[in-house]
Amino acid sequence: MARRARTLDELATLTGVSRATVSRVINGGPVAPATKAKVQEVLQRVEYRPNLVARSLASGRTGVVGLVMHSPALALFTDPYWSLLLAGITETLADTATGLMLWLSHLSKRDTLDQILSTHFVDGIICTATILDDPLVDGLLSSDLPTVLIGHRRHDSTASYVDVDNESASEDVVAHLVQIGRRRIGHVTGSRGTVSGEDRLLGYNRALDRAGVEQRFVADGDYTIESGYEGAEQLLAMGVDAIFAGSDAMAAGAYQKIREHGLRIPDDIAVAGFDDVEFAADLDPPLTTVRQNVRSQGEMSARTLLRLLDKKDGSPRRVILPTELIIRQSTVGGVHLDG
Amino acid sequence: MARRARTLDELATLTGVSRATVSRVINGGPVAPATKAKVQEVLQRVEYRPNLVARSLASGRTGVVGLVMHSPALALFTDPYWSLLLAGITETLADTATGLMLWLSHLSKRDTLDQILSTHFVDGIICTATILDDPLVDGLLSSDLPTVLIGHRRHDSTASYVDVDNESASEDVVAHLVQIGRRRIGHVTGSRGTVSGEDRLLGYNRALDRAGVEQRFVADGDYTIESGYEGAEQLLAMGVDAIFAGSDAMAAGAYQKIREHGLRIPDDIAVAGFDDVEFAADLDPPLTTVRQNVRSQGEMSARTLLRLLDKKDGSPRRVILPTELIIRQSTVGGVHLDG
DNA sequence: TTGTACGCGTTATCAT
DNA sequence: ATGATAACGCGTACAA
Repeated sequence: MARRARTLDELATLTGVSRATVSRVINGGPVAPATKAKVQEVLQRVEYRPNLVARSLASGRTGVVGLVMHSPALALFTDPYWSLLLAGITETLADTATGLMLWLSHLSKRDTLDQILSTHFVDGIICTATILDDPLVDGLLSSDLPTVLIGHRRHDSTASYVDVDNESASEDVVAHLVQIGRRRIGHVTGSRGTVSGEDRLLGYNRALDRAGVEQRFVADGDYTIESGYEGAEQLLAMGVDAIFAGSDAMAAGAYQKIREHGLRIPDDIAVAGFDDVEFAADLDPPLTTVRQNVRSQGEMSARTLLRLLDKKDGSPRRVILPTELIIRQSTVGGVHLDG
Repeated sequence: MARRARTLDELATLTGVSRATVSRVINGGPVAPATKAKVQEVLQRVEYRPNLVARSLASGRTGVVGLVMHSPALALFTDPYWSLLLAGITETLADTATGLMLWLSHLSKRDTLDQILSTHFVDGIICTATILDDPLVDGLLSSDLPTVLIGHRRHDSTASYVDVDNESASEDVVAHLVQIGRRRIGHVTGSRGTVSGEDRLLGYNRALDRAGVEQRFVADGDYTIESGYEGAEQLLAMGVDAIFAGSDAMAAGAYQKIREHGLRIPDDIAVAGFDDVEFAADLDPPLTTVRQNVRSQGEMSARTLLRLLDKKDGSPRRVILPTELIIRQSTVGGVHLDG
C-alpha cells in the first residue's frame, strides 16, 4: 500500500509536476494527455482527499448548504411534516454530492442567525418559514447569502421560495362544502400568525364570499388534536352543519367531539381537513382533505437553491406546488360521486 | 450605521492596531486593558463575523461535528427512534455552539465514507451503528477522525460508543416471564444481523439458561408490526405460553395474532416488548416492556464526542445507558404487584 | 504588551 | 501546457 498523500504538494513531488498541474488534473483544467495520465495514476494509488476547507477558502464556495428548521422542538420531532421535508431535501442534495448543515430550533432566532452568517461554511440556505413576521427570515433575506424559503410567499422582490397555495386550496375545500349543500360552515383555524393558518382562513372567507354566504363561524386552533376538539365544541354551539379544520389532526379532534355530541358524520356535520396525513384515510369515516406533497416541497426547495447557486443570476425563483382535493366520506357519505 | 467590517485586516486599520492584536482580543490572548477596550468598542459597531472557514484552515478545527444516520430511508422518517436521537444530539450541540453536518442514507456507504473523510469540515463524527459488520463504521474507526458510535459495543480498543445493554435488559424481561410462572417462552427476534437484534436474542437465551429452562422457541422478525404478527403465528403453533417480542411494534403485531386465535393476554399468552414507545402504554392490555431513553442516548453521544475533542487524550470512552423494565398488564394481568 | 511574518491547502492569475 | 506566485482570512510562534 502506498502511503496516503494528504496535500497537493505531496502529490506534486510524487509525480514530478507542479502543484498547479495536479490541481488542474483534479479540477479539469488544460493538461497534456501524457502528464494527465501520469498524475491520475498516482491519484488512484494514494487515496488523495482534497481538503474542502482549504478549497473553500480559496474558491469561496463550500459545496454545503444549510437547512434551518425553526419550530417548536416538540412539533419538530412529532409532526411528519418536518421529516418528510428533510427526506426530500437530503435526497436531492445527495444527488449532487452537496453537504447539509442543520440548524434546529435549540437556539434563539437571533443566535441562529448569527451562527449562520458567521459560518462561511454554507453556500446557501433553505429556511422553513412558518410564521408571518420572522426576524430570522428577514435577517437571511437581507444578508447576501442565497436563501430559499419554504412555506412563505414573500412579496419582497428578492425572495425565492417554495410553497403551496394554501388559500386556493382552502377555497376549494369550502366551495366543495357549499356545493354539497352546506351553508353554516365553520372553520377551526390553524395557528394564528402562521402563514398557513392565515392563508387557509383567507381561503375560507373567499370561498364564502364567492358563494354569497354571509355567516362565518370561526374558532381559533393551533394544529393540535386538542385544539380541534375544543374548536369543534365552539362551532357546534353555533349550530354549524360543516366544519373545515385547518389540519387533519384538528379534524380528528373534531371527530371526537362530534361523536360525543351523538352527531353523525357527514349526515349531521360534514368534516374536512388539510394535509392528507397518513391516518386521514383510516379515520371513520375517511376524511375529505387537501393533499400536499411535503416531500416534493423538500425536493423542490433543494433544487431551487442549487439552481440559484449554479447560475450566477440572482434572480429570485418562486415555486408554487399544486395541491389536490381528496373527497372522501366525511363530506359525501356513501353517495357515489359519478353515479 | 457603520459599514460592516468583514476581515481582521479591516478591523486592524479601523482600530489602529495590528491584526494580531485584534485576533487576541477576540480569542482571549494577552492584551492591554486600554487597547482591549478600544478594539471591543469597534467590534460592537461593525458587526464583525469571523470567517470560520479561514479559522479552520489556520487552527485545524472547525467547530462542526458530523452525524451519520445510515438506515433504510423509510425507517429513518417513520421510526421515532431516529428523531429522538437527533433531538438529543442537536440540543446538546447547541449548548456549545457546535455545528452539525448530516449524512443520511442516500449515498452508498462507500460514497458516504469518502465524502466524510475528504470533507475536512468536521472535527468528529457521531455514527449510528445498527448492523454488526459495517464497512462505514470500520472505515471511520480506522481513520483518524474522532468517532463515537451509537448502538454498537465494539471490542476494538480504540472505539468510543454509547449504547444500552440490550442483552441484560432482555435477560430481565425473560427472567420476569419465568418468575410469573411461564416456561414455554417464545421470542420474536429483531432483525438478524443487527446489534440490537442479536443482543436481545442472547439475553433471551441467557435468561433461560440461568433459569434452567431448556426449551427455546424462536421466530425471526425484523422489527415491523407485520413480522410480529407472523412471528406470533409460528410461536403459537409451537404452543408457547409467553412471547417476548424484540420490539414494541412486533409486540403489537403479536397482540393482533393472539386475538385472532381467540386467546387472552396475559391469561393464555403473556406478552412483553422492548423500547417503551409511546403507544405501549395505550395498548390493550398495556404492554410490559423495556424503557430505553433514546433522547438521552443522543445527548450522551454528543457529550462524549465533545469531550473527546476537548481533551486531547484520545482514550476511548464507553457509555452504557441504563434501561428500565416496565411491568404492565400484558404479563401480570390485574394482579397488584405490591398487594 | 504588541507587531511581524509565516503557515494552513487550495484556487486562480500571471508569466513562461 | 506548465510552473511560479499571489490571494483567501485567520492563528500563532517569534521577535521586538
